[in-house]
Amino acid sequence: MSRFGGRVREYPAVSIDRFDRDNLRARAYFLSHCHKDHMKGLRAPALKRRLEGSLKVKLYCSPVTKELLLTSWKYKFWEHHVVALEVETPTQISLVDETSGEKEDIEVTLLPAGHCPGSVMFLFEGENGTVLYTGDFRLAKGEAARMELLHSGTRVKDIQSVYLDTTFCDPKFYHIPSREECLKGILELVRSWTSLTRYHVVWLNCKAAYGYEYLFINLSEELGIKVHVNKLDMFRNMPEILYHVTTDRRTQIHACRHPRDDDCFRGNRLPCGMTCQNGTPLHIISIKPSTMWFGERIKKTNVIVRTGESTYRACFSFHSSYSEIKDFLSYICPVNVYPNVLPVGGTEDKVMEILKPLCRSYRRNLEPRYKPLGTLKRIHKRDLSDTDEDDLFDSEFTSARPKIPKQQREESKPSSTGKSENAEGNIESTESHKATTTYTSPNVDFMDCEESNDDDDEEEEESEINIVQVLSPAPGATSTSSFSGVTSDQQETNADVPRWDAFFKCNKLEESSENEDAFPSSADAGGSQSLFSDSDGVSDSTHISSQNSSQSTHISEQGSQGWDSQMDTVLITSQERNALDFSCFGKGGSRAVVSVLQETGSQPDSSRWKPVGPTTSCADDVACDLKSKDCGKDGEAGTAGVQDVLVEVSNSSRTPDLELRRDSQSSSDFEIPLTPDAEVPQPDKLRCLYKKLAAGESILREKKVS
DNA sequence: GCGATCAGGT
DNA sequence: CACACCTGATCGC
Repeated sequence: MSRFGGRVREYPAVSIDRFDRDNLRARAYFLSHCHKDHMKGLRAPALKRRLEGSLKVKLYCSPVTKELLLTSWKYKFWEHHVVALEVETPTQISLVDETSGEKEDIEVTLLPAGHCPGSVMFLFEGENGTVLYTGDFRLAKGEAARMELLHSGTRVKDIQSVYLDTTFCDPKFYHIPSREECLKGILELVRSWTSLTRYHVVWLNCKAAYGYEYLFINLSEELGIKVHVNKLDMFRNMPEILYHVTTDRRTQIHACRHPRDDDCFRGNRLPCGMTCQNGTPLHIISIKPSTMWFGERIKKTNVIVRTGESTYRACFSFHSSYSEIKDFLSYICPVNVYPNVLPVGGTEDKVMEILKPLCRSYRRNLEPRYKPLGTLKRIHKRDLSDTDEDDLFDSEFTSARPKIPKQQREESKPSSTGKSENAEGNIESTESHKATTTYTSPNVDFMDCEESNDDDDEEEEESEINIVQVLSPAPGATSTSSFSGVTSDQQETNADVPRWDAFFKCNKLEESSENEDAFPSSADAGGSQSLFSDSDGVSDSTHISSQNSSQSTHISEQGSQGWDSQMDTVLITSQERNALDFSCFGKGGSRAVVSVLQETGSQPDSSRWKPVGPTTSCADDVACDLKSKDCGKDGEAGTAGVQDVLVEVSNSSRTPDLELRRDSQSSSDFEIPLTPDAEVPQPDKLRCLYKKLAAGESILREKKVS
């Protein structure tokens, strides 16, 4: 829950997402999205009174947020004071003090936040510097790099302060399966159930809040089944959503609610009262969207978990994971950061310990900069993906300000495909904690870096490892051999004194994870054979996993018979889907929605579930290069379309496999001069340093490194 | 009577 | 585990 007070120190004349107390005197108001915890005081009599006596006070928000807000009669009195600003359109606003006449100009830009329909971040630019207020957000890794308006020319804007959604800013939320993965898992579950007979229906047990719409849209589009909801008048001007929801109860997908809907469900009744159709009783399963997360060492992600004979939980998150937050912030690299939310059980200090190292104010203070490697030069040019790498290595590593990816510039970014990047975690492995634990044995011992902020990196490695291990029991385990080899290397790295080239693999993984865009997946991959081999191994392993999952997923009407054995079921697998869905959110504006629809419409296949491929996004990433392989193996290659390619590119960073491959490749591509006066760090320390270097971060002397 | 706050539940 | 929300009890104006 947001505990942001409403004001940013740079521009105290505006209030954002808080409308009580001191905020009553603001010269302008901003609402990032329509969730109650960001609307405190918005309908209070005090504010209402102020509006009545003012012609100038306005509330700025996205067009979709305006629509949602004004649909509620409780907020109708705002009607003539709400100004909808188009997303990604810088707008000048004059902040006038009505009593003194004092005036201050500020430019604000709304950026898609991916949290719920209409959700945006606010970028303020004015005399006191550039400030980014994120509101609540869920952005995949690399997403920030694709936001043109966060850049000036080819570089990230100089941002003074970021007011950040830190809901999951705790290492225990290290990884949350990507939107695409989650969507696919749910899609397949719903598909498998609803296809049994027309009397098999699904109840999506969604909380009363905006944010599930993209799920409804995708299910409806993929399955041709509209979703039953209690109300849809708020979407009356959003045809893209409106088309996929209905108030007609005779549908197989329900997201309707009732004060005691759990009781309804237990009585084999939908919240809307439906219990049978044409005299035939309905067969109902419930799917409860819930946030599922995975620690650094646990990459297995079953996005669907069966919790009972006819109840499931599906992974779903409105907020960015720990690794996504770090990726976002490290890309922005502001001078200061202020958390808007205290993670449960966390403290401000704890959060700041995590975030500060990603800010300039902190980096500058840490003087010692370790430059053991000198300039790295990449021989190969990668066009597709971001050029971050180039930037990182060509420039001094000390400069932590990556440029905007070429991709963005070059590609007209037709539609959101680019956005689909989904790049979120792909690596997941599924696992049940048990499984993970059980199999983790050999490799894992990353004590060294874990402590550091970078742990994420390792994590990725681990994830792969985990996958392998987990999978190994499965039939296809052998296929992973090549893969496992890679793993072992990495581990060795950990254990022994790291060598740059060996390490770099790791880095890449990590980096990729953190900056998806940073690495051009496809271009690289294409070049080296090593990549392919690895990828193959990966894809194999993935494939296996997918098969397993699909099997487990399979639903039978008499599921009761062995559902317990399937408790850890999951569907997931890799998929290439894209990020169509994402776009939905992404652009808070209605336009965005439209674009989404268009995309989907044009590329229906995208949503299809593909059992093959490396784990999700990873697979995608690889896909560019490996695409042929994956496709070939799966035989579903055909489904991979332009989108996939795009996705892959964007995601490239994620796939461990790719990365690994790349790494191997890349290592040969770099020249590594020695630095004379550098101190000789301990192996573990060195490893951390490498990571940072690879991630384009400046080298700091931190305690964590120890 | 209303709103704010807290507890509890989903 | 969380989230965002609802309900109900309590308190204060």
